[in-house]
Amino acid sequence: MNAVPLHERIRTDIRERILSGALAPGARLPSEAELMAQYGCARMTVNKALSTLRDGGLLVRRRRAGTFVADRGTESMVMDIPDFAADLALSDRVYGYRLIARKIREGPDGSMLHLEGLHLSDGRPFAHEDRHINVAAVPEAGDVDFTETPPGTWLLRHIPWSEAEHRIGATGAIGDVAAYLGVAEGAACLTLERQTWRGGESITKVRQTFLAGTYELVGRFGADTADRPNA
Amino acid sequence: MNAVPLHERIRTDIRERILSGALAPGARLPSEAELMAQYGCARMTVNKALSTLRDGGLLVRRRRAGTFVADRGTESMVMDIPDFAADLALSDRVYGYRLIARKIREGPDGSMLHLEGLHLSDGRPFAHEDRHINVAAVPEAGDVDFTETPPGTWLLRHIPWSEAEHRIGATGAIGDVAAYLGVAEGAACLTLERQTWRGGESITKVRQTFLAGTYELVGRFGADTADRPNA
DNA sequence: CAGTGGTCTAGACCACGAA
DNA sequence: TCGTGGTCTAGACCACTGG
Repeated sequence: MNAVPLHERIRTDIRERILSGALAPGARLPSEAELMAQYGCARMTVNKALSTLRDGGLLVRRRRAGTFVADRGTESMVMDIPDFAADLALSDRVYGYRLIARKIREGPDGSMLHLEGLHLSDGRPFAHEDRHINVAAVPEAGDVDFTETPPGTWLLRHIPWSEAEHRIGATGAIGDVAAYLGVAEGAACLTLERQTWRGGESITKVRQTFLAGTYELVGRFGADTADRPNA
Repeated sequence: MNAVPLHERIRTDIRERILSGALAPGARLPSEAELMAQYGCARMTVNKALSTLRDGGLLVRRRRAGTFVADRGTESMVMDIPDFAADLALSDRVYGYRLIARKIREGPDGSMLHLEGLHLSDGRPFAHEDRHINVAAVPEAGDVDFTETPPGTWLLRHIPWSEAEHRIGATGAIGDVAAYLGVAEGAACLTLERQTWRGGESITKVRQTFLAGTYELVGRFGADTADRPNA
């Protein structure tokens, strides 16, 4: 009864010994040849288990030296990017979008479509968005009606990107943004800046300002994400 | 001259066709047998390339049906956890930590070590921290002098964990925290809550409150992290 | 030098699930 | 049913690098 593949069994064996502390950072693991003997399998099977753990960041492998438990100095986590419509639907609220301003602006990198809008939950604004879209990279954007379609959603569904960067911070609401969100100036807000590229060419850059308390970013790092068993 | 392994060449070939939009989400890829013929290699080599892309989330593979480009509906990013000392050192500032309060509190989950402290940059506080450590899970914590050693750093180096959860939000500074940080009540702050477990047992739970503008979380998702070529 | 991991092969059997 | 991916084998050669 081998419902679980052997390479996965080897992998979880070793991972558990690391996470439990039995194998401390820097400790050396048996070589592939030794593990072959231990588990009575071919080298490729052992290699798959160890390579997976290496890719997950738990192991470091060096030729001639061997396989070692990685230092866990800098940790990282996987964090989901907010998808407003889907997230609000989960809590029985209605998502909406309202365009505030739309203009074309000529910049050093060519013409940029500038969109300013509000994200609404049950009709009440909870986030302000300031977005620039590179018209040269996304010519179709000029034809889309963004008055009620959130540009983020449209871009996500239509425009592939190869790189993205996110910055998360906090700020006090300022001027127009405070007014649009219906709060006093200086009210605490969460900011999310997101920029995407495709092949070195910038596609879009957006700054979203959330009313404090209306949105939270959650990230998990667990035994199930340390490596990737399956989708 | 095969400096780049064949399986990696296949992988980047396909990845680029996806990220450039040539292969749209839902599109079907050739079967492994067909790719074997195309690249003139063994099946394991093709399989490694495709499996890697599947684990990276770019592909979905189903028996009998074939291999398809995954929908990119919900995006995710990899984000580093702040390591204050290292980060400040990069910008030529001096990191410091100051303990405010330390007490043992008996709770429903056993006794918890409660630590309250400030993180300092060049002697000025920029973050407040409120931490609980499960004494049952980390008995050594009782013997550590946390007056100048930040407990997060100590825990990270000494206590392995298997799961972690992070929540990022914004809030206005309240009462004591505002006073400690030297700002007015209601001043915008970034909050980071982090909880770690080992085998279902909670190890530590911390809430950090950053002065707005003093800290930013940055996450990247790029061609280099979409799959994992190497460490 | 020699042990280690990195890669690759040419097969094989099986589980799954769409046709 | 039968094409597909998932897994595994028992070899092989090579690149690297520590002892």
